[in-house]
Amino acid sequence: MRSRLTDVARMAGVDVSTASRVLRGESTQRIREETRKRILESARTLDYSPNALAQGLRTSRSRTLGLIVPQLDNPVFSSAIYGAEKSAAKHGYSLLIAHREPGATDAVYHRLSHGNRADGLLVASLDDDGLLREELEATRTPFVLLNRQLPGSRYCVVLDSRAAAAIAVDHLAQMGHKRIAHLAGRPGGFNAGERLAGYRDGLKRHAIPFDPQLVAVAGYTAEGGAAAMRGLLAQKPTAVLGATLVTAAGAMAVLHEAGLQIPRDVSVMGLHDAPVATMLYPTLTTVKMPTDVMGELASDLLIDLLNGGAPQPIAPLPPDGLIARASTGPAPR
Amino acid sequence: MRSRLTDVARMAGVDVSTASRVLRGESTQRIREETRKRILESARTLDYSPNALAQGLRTSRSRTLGLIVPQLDNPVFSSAIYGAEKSAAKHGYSLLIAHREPGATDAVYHRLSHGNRADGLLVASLDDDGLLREELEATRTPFVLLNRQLPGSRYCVVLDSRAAAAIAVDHLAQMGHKRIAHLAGRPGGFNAGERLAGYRDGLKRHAIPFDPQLVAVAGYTAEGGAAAMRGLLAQKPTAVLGATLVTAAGAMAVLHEAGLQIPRDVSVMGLHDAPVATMLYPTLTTVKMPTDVMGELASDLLIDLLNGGAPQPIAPLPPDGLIARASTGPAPR
DNA sequence: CTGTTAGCGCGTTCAT
DNA sequence: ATGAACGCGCTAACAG
Repeated sequence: MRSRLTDVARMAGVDVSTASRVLRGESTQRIREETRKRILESARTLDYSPNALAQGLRTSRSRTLGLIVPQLDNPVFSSAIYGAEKSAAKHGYSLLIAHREPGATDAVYHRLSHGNRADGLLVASLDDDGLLREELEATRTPFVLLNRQLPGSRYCVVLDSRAAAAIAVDHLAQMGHKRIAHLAGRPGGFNAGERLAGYRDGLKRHAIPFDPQLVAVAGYTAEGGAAAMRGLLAQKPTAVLGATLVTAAGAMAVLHEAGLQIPRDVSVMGLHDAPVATMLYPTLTTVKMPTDVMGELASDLLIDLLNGGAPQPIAPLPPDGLIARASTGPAPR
Repeated sequence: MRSRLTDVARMAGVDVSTASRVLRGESTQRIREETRKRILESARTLDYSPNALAQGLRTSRSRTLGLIVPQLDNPVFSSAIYGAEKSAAKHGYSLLIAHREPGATDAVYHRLSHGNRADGLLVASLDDDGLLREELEATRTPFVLLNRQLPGSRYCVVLDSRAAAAIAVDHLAQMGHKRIAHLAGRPGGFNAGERLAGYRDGLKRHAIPFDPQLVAVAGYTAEGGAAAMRGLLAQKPTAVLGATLVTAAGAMAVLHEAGLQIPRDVSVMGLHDAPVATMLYPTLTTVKMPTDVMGELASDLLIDLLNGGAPQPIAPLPPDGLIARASTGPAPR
């Protein structure tokens, strides 16, 4: 069977406590170099690795993080998972994953945090409901919010969507665009306000007056993007900024159908970069966001918190920058 | 703090062992209805939930599954994760996730299985290396392979890619296509052979001779799909079947650039369905595969295995069927 | 510098 | 039908 600490100790001719100290690299205690060598040696030949359950029971820390996401097929979250897993592995933590449907009322938090399965929680949510807050507080488990803020919660890691939208507008304005449309997210929802603000920042920077007629609510689906774009067509925009890649794609389909050429007649951009940007036709110019870093920093932050640290809150993560592809070009004259 | 079994027992005025029996619903032992009620009641008011670590240490089963994936930004795997998580939750298991880069040599399996973190492993891999096999055997932990077979491993859950490709060809042939090109995967790799076989099955069924000139290796990237398509253009296919959505998208871009209309001049299809299919222009006709079910069944199977069952191997999962969208139409005359 | 001792919270014999 | 006692594998306080 699996070798235990006892086996290592016996083989090295020492007590388990000594073996334990050596193997966990206790710094305060000094141990004779020779015995340390023997113990390490024994551990290696026995292919010993500590029983995480026993360790956890003893220390009441499972060295496991719980990550809760509302959807898996969203590049933002896959990327965040990637980053979180990287950070967790780096710190010797494991990552438990749980999926929670947007509207669900089931007690995922409870399942993970109660019973010492997870020491802390990384929570991504699309909902705005205060329910989230209540539930989380109720678990009495340290948590860090991913990709959204909640009033009163100190620890969250978000992207600077406002800056991203501004960068996009900047790019378009520099190419001479003046009539830049915006496919906005759900009003009052998920970063939508931030993006709209950034859009306006960008316009202002280039002294382009804000025209509410050029903004349409598109939500977060291709159909939503298409519908919004259809409504916008009459306004004759020369460029369109989608809040997400999905809505940008929906808009592109409508432009194609209307016989408009991208980017000759209309330029299109989307926020966030993902593999799908290279699958569209033409390939989509985007503003890349550090979604993986978001997951990584959130995990780093949570682990710091669990170790008793009092980390500084993390400022919104600035965009990685513009990824210029084929969907944007000079404004038509 | 968190309430323990002791607390529940004390509150109900019974011994911990009795409380334990009741709470775990032990069937063999009979317990007076009244005390059972009292215990359940106490547990509820104390918001008791068992310490998973202690339970695990005692029973040497963590009720946790480890899922290892080679990439997170692949819809096939996100979807499989979704299904696996669903199954795990259904059985009261947790799902540990780990990412293993295709070429990596680091001991992810070891990390998860040693130390009783995970009772069993769900392993998805893109590599063909026999290394995988060796490493897995070395862990001495039950495992189920996801989306690939390995000679000698009884338990794996795969999709019937061959049937999927045949369905696609069927659809195209029924619309009068005779010159159907195939963008193949890496030769000898990841289901590529199966898909090619299915492509040939479909052709044969419609008495269309197989023309090797109409098959090009595209790999699994948009660029690969584009390159393969460029090479195929001279063959004047009227339809193209991509092994994946990504390669299909790459091909579509080339067709657009060549001034060919989809589907008027050339129809395009891809295998696997995913949200991105609705983001392409025109929206892509696909053969939907039960990727989520694959994850779910794999997890069901593994849990059965862990419970001492000797489950039957699972046959390749048949496709969910054709999703007809805008990228396919009658063959040009 | 190292060994002894005492649990962490739970499930499981064995008694009664 | 219920309780007493033990130990899963490990860490940590206290001796020496």
